[in-house]
Amino acid sequence: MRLKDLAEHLGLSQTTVSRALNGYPEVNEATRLRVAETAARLGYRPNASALRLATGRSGAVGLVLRGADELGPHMSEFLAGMGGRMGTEEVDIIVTTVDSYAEEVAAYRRIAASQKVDAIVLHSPTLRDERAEMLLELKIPFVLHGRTNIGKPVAWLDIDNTGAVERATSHLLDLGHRRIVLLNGLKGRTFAEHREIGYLAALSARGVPFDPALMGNSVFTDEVAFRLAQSMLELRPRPTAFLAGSMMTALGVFRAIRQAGLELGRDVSMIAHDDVFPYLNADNMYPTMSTTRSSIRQAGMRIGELILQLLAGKPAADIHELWPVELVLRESSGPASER
Amino acid sequence: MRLKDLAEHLGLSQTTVSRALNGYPEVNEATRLRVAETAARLGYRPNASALRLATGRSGAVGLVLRGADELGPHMSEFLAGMGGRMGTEEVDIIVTTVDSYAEEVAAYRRIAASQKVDAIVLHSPTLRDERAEMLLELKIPFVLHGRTNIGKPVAWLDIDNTGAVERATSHLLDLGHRRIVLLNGLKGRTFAEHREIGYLAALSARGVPFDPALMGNSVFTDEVAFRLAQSMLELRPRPTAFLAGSMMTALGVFRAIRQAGLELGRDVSMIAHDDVFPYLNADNMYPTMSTTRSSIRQAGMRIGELILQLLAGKPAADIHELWPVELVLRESSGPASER
DNA sequence: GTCATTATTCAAAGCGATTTCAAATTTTGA
DNA sequence: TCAAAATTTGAAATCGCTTTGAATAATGAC
Repeated sequence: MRLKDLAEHLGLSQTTVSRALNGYPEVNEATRLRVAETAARLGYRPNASALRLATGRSGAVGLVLRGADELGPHMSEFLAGMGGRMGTEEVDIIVTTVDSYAEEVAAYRRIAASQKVDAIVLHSPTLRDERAEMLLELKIPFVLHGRTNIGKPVAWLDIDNTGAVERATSHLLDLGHRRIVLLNGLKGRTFAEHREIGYLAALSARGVPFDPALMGNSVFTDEVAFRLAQSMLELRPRPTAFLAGSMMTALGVFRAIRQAGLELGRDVSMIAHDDVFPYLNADNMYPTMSTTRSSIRQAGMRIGELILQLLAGKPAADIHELWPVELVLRESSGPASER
Repeated sequence: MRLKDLAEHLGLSQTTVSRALNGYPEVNEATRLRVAETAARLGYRPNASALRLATGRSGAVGLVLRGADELGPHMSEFLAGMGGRMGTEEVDIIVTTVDSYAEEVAAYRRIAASQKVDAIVLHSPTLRDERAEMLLELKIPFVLHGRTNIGKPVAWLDIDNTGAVERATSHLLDLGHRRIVLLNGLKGRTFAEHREIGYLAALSARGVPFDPALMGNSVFTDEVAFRLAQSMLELRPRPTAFLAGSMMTALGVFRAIRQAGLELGRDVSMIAHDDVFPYLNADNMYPTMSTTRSSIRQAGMRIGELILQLLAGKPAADIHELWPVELVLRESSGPASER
């Protein structure tokens, strides 16, 4: 069922039918109704490729993910949020997975040259993200999930990682903890650097010296977290509190604490960052987990919205959102045990 | 940079350039080289929309997900696998999220009518899946991840859920367990029904009566699993073993066991189904978790392959794969404690 | 040297929509 | 009543590619 067929069926020209369906003013209201009704009845939908070619807009946004570390639970939550927003606007999401940084760069070039998408969502930036520079150069609109310092106007949405960790650290210091472990993300990633800044700021505000042995940089898996926590718990004096970078990390730390014969919330405290996974609830842990909380699904939804605004012409320089992060205290964080 | 520009630049016709780039035989080897070199140097890539319109193939496969329950960690693993395979063939994946079954059906119709994709991957089927019927009717090629009984030839890949659960159950029975809980997926989903069949078969083979109180049907979240396990542990006589439908489920059960003051692997046994998440490793749990294991990422990769075969013309009726599931015994499963 | 093949190249016709520009019809206003 | 304006419709160009059918150049057989 092509536009041509529909037009013939109606005894009208393609022009008129196209206009009627796209809400142009210069078409008789009666014809418009007739066209709309017939189109709906026959289930007509414009061919996506033809429409894209004619309009020059592809009606899609791109998401390039490094399969190894980026396509985890965080991403599926993000995707769920973003998809929810884009779906209602009939914009679809094209997911490309790559295995390396080189492949990722190549993927962006390919996407740009073939004009597959109208915009891109860029993830997990580093402090000076070359991919962002490249996308600017390629003149392909994008929204950054996170931040980067490339000195050019970039649309972004980020959460206040510095503030979150600073608050969490201060809280633990208030409770008497002095040896606080920070299980952070990979070095170089903006969010990890920001968290580190918050951590150091809180420590120095109380005059507590920074001990590099108490900081770990790794991906957020329970396994790595387990190993790191395990070795850190062997340090003397032993750390009394953990800041876990994600809920997966928290699971690993939890296991290490238990294996060391300690009790979470009494012998050792923990505050974890919670991206709000529906299948892993801080409130339902045992003991319940104190968290710095920020829904990554909501961030995805909002970024979908920002993408639409960007495509509607809003300047990237005007698209900046820094979301505060809640500190939710539950049972896993308590006063430092004296000993 | 359009084909036309490239052609002018080379002093050739679009025809020749197009043919040279697409490997048609009727073009001089010297010109082909010259064209290829220039195209690469100028970074030419055909416009995706134009190419699609001209060829009639969209070069994309669709994935429609109900955001609520389908876009979890399973899906991101699956996506990682599938993306890996599709990426090398320059086929991209279009992800659409929907909130309800009605929306999902509408999404398929829309996708079909607008010819957005060449094929679809269908997920989480029910025993008689209407979506599959619809896709057949719409004549849009698809591969089913799972199985359904609609009596028509459908391409599918599934794991042997029945066999896996039957083996796991039998093993627990061998260890002396008689009250074995099955935490299964939602009623109606094929995989859940298959698992139930395996469970019942194993029980009846040993003459152990089936107790409906020992079966739960729910989504695989740690929270729901926790509640179910908690209430089941209050039954008297108490169940001595759990079959957990996923690793998330296992985490919930684990928590309930601990909260009840019991010890996993001694007082209570558990075998969980492991989809092999890189961030949640059965070997690194404490105690290590006995599992029925099948990598969902590998399934995704293979389904990508099958999609390509389907698009290459292989009949759907010839595309059926049933993957065996390994039973990996670790510390969480042991003899039933007498009492 | 001629003629039939074979190897290369190109002009032009799609693909299915949107959109420009013009034409036909209806309404309006003096 | 009739010209001018407003409304409504349509033919054809366009988007950037592939592909058909024809034209030209090179080769080989006689």
